[in-house]
Amino acid sequence: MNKAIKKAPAKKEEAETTAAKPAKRARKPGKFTFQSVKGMHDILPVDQVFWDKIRKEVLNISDYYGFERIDTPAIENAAVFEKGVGAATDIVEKEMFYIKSDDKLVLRPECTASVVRAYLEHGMTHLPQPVKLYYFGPMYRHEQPQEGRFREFHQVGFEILGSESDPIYDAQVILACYRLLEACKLSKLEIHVNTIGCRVCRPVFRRRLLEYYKNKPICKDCRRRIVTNPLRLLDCKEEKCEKFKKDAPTILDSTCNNCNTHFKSVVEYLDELKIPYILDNNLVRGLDYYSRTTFEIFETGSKLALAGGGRYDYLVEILGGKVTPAVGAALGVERIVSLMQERNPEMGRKSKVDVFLVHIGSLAKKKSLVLIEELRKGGIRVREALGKDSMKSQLRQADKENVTLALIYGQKEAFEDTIIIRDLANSSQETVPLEKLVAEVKRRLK
RNA sequence: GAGGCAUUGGUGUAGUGGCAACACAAGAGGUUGUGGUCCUCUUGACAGGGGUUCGAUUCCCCUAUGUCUCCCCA
Repeated sequence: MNKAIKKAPAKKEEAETTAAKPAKRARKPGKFTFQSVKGMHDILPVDQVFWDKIRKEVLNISDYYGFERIDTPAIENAAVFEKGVGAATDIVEKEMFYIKSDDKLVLRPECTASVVRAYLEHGMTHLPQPVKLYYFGPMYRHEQPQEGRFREFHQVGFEILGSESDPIYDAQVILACYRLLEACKLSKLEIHVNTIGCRVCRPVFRRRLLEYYKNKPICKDCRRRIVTNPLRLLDCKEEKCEKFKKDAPTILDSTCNNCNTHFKSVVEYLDELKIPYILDNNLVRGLDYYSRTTFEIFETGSKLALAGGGRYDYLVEILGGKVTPAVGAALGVERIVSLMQERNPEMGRKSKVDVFLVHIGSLAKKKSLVLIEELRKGGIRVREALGKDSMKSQLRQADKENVTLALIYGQKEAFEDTIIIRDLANSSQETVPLEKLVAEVKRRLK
């Protein structure tokens, strides 16, 4: 990701008045420049190479594992998330962009709830199950922007809905994320996995956790969490809370047999796939809809998760459907792009272009657009600087664009229906008839 | 939502209570229709507003944005 371009903020400014003080210094008129709104970024041409790469790999992976694309609107009813993600979560409590309208609408803060909404709305429950979907699009969270964390950001997500709560799908979702990151040439990946139990055993664990922490001198945030979301106690990074974690009851001691078996299977599938993972009993995720498996993928040493997800067996029901197990995950595109740029900057180089058309004189210029069409039909990638009439600046640009051949088309050539092909690497050139141009260029490019 | 630090051309950096410098990038040239290296020239900035001051890019305050810590997440 490039650094955000700094510009003067758009400020209203009074019209220059000469009355108050005589200007001792010549002042420039006020600037009315805009900048992108806080936490939102332009994706510039120089970054697009990396985005294209990710999109390409997403297409590959999803095709390979049988995920079909779904796009849902960026705007949803607030209730989709209030109910789906959970009213007590940070996302819903303080991070949603509400839209000014008669209805209670928000910019989506995540996409799983939207996908489930669409799954129910379009009767996908009647399709052969499971339904495997993926999405790629912008999400919006009103939080404090920082590196790797924006108010508008993009997620790729994989969702598998409507099968039995079969652990093999948990493994497949993890696998898809892992392979996608690998395909983006990121190595040193760490998969953290955990289970947070189901409706039956999670309350048991919560009680034991409460019991354990009841008289401990924990930080004030944890005092609050103990009421709102006790599982998050395990997430706390405060020193005074850290030391209690060691002896805290672990979820694995509390999980019911079904959940144990489920988790064990997930892990076995991962073993079978030979993808490395780390059991992380403290991995609890902030969204209410998760059950059983949770996971996050990091680059080793980084605190920012590249991907995160888990099973959400109750979400379909919460949003008004029948109990329908499901599992899914999302990847943060900006975070991936940022790492790709760091690790493989050479990926950002422009691909070499075949030819550059240099025109001289008005006749040649006039015929240039048609000539470019011919080249395009011949499958030859061509660059030009039609607006520049000086030959020198055209050739200079050809050099900067890193092209292989320059085609020099002047007054004489335009009359004779010929053109000069110049090899920019060794400065040799020859004149060929126009009708042989495409064939000759192709021959030389081989 | 709380706190710390930062902000100088397109980019990366100097610098100063009194003409803001350098490199790269960009543009135009270096005489006939030939690029790279080289040379010349040009464009272009003190984030915005207010205060102190004879004078503020520099000191102070506010705002905006970035960044870090917390919170949380992708």
